[in-house]
Amino acid sequence: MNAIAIKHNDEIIDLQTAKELGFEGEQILLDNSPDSLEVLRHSTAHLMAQAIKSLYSDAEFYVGPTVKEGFYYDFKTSHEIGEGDLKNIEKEMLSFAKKKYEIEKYDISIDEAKEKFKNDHLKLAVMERIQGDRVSIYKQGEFEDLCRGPHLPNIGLIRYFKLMKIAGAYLGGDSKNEVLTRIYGIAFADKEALKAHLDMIAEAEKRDHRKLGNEMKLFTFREEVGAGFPIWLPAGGRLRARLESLLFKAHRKRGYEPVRGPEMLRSDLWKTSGHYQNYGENMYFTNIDELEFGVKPMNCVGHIKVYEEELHSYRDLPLKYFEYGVVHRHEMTGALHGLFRVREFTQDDAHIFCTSEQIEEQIIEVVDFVDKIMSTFEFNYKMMISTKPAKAVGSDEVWEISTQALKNAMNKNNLPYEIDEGGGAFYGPKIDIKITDAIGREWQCGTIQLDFNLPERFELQYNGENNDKIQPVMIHRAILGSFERFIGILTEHYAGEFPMFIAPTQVAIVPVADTHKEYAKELSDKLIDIGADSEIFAKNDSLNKRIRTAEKTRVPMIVVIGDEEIAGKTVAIRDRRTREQYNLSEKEFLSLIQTKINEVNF
RNA sequence: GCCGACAUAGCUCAGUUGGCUAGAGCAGCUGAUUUGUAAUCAGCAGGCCCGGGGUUCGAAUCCUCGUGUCGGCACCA
Repeated sequence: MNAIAIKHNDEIIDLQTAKELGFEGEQILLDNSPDSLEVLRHSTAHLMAQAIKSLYSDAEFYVGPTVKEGFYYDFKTSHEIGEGDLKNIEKEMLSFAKKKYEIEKYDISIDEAKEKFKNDHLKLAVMERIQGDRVSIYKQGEFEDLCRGPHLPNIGLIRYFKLMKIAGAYLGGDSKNEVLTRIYGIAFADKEALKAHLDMIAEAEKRDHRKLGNEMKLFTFREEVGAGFPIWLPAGGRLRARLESLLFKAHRKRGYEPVRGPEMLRSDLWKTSGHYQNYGENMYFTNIDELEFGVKPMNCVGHIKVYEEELHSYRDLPLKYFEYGVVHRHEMTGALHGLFRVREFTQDDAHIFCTSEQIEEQIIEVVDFVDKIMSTFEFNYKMMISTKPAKAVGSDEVWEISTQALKNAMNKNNLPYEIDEGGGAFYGPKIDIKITDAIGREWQCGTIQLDFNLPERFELQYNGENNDKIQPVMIHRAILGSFERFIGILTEHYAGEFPMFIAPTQVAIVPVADTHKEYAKELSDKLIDIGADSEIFAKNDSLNKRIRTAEKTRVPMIVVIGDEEIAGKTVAIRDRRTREQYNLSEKEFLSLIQTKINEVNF
C-alpha cells in the first residue's frame, strides 16, 4: 500500500506539499486511522463539491471540513436540492472517482485567488478570514478549490463513502447570516469500516428513546397539548418514581432538606435576580390582578426565599435545599427533541448556601455524589468548566474569583476537566457533567454552578463569629440534570432493557393455564409487598404467544407457573438474554428480587 | 427562530397521472381452543386521510395559511 500523506512535526502533510517543501516523515497509509481518515474525508468533501459543481453549475462553495463522523460541505445553488438528490450526487462522485484524477496543488497570491473566484461570493467570504498573502489551490480534473489541504494524491482512492443528510446551516455559524445548503457524508478506507459505521447508526436508531418510549409506553407527546410538553404514561411513571425515591434517600443521607417553591413568582423578583433581563426571552409570563408573574425557569429564587425565612448563623452552614423542581423554558421550536429538549421539565435541583471557606469541600462533595450515580448506571463522564458568557450579571472580578474557585477545587483534588469559554450561566461559572452512553455519544446532564451574584442581589446574610453580617455563597447543582433528559438517555443507554432496580415492571408472570391464575395473583401481591411491580400475562393466547409478548416488553425477569410450580411452591424463571430456564423456590425467588431492587444505593 | 422534508386506524405502513364504498399487518373486541417456554383458529369493529381556507364537475392526492413531527443550523438540562 502506498502512502497518502506523511506526518511531519506532528502535522499531517500531504504528498503534494511534502514534495514542494522537501519534507520527510512517517508515512500515513490509507487505513482507518484518524490521520488517514482526516485526509480521506477532506478529499471526499472536495469530490462531493466537484460532483455538485458538475450537476449544478451555478453552485458556490463555502467550507468543507471534516467532522467527528465524516465531513460536510456548505454551498449555495439556485437549484432546489432535496434528500432524493443525494443518490445522484453520489453517482456523480463515483463516476469522477473512476477517472482517477490526480489531485494537484499550486500556490497563488490572495489577489490572484480573489480574481479567480470573483464569481463565488462564498469563497470570497472564506478569503476574508485568511491571514497572509498566499493561498493554495487544489485541482482535480477541471475542478479547483481554495484549500489548505491536506489531500489524497488521487481521487481514485475514494471508494467507500455515503452521503447521509442534507440540511441548512448558517454561513459562519451565525444566525444573522444567510443560510447555506449543507450535505453531510461519511467516508472510510474500506467497505467493512463503512458497514460497521452504518450498523452503528442503525443500532442508535433502534435505541432511540422516542421510538422505545412509544413502544414501551413510557411517555408521549400530543399535538393538541403543545410542542415540548411531555405526558408520562403509567410505565414511565413507575420508572420515574423509582428513580425519584432512590434519589430522595441519597439526598437525605447527604444532609439535603426537601423544600418546594411556587410554580410562578412575581416579576419583580425575576428583576431582582436578573432573570427578567437576562433570561426573559425564555420565560413564560402571565398577569394576575394587574400584577405580572413569571413561571419559573429555574428554582433558585424559591430556594432563596426559603433561606430568607430565618436568620442564619455561620454554625448553620452549609444549608442544602433540594427540590424536584418543575421548570418551564421557552425553547425554540427547532430545538425540541423527544425528552432531550422539552419546554417543561423537572430538575433534581438543589442549592447549597455556604461560606466561601466551604466552597471547595462542597464542590468536591457534589462531584463525589455525581460519581456515585454515574457509576451506578455505568456511565463514563467528563467535566467541563464553563466561564463567563456574553450576557451575564456581576463584575468581572467576582467572575474571576468564582471561576478560579471552581478550578482550584478541581485541581487540588486532581480531577480532570476541560474549559468551555463563555458557556457559563448568567449568574456564575459552572462545571458541567458530560456523560457518554453505551454507544459512545455524549450528553450534558448534571451541572454545578458557583454563584456570588444572586446572594448579592438578594442581600443574603448570615451572622459570623463576631456577629458581623456576611454574604453566603450559593452553589446551584443538579445531578441528573432533568428527569426527562436523564430518562431519555437511560433508555438509549440500556436500549430499553432497564436494570431491575429501575425497570417500570420487575417481573412478568405467565400462568400456563387459567387454573394457575390464582397463584399468579398471589405471587404478584407478594411482589408488591417487597416493592416490586409485576404484570400477569393471562390473556386467552397460547403460552408461546404470551411468553413472546412478555419478552417484547423488555421486562427483566419472566416467571412461568403451572401445575408443577404450584405443587412445589416454586417458579420457573426465564432469563431474558439466554432464554434459558431454571427453577427457584418461591422464597428464594422473592429474596432474589428484593436483593436486586435494593442492591442500589446512591 | 432559520433551511429542508414529512403528517392516512391505537401502532407500523400501502394508497398509480386528482376519479368507484380509503387498504394491510399488529394491537383491540367476540367466539372456539386450555395450551410447559418467541406468533392457535375464525369472526367483528375500528378513519373529519393533522386543522382552516382555496382550485376543480370531483381532493387523502394540487395551492395556501396554521399546528405538530423528523434531519440539520443556531440556542441549552
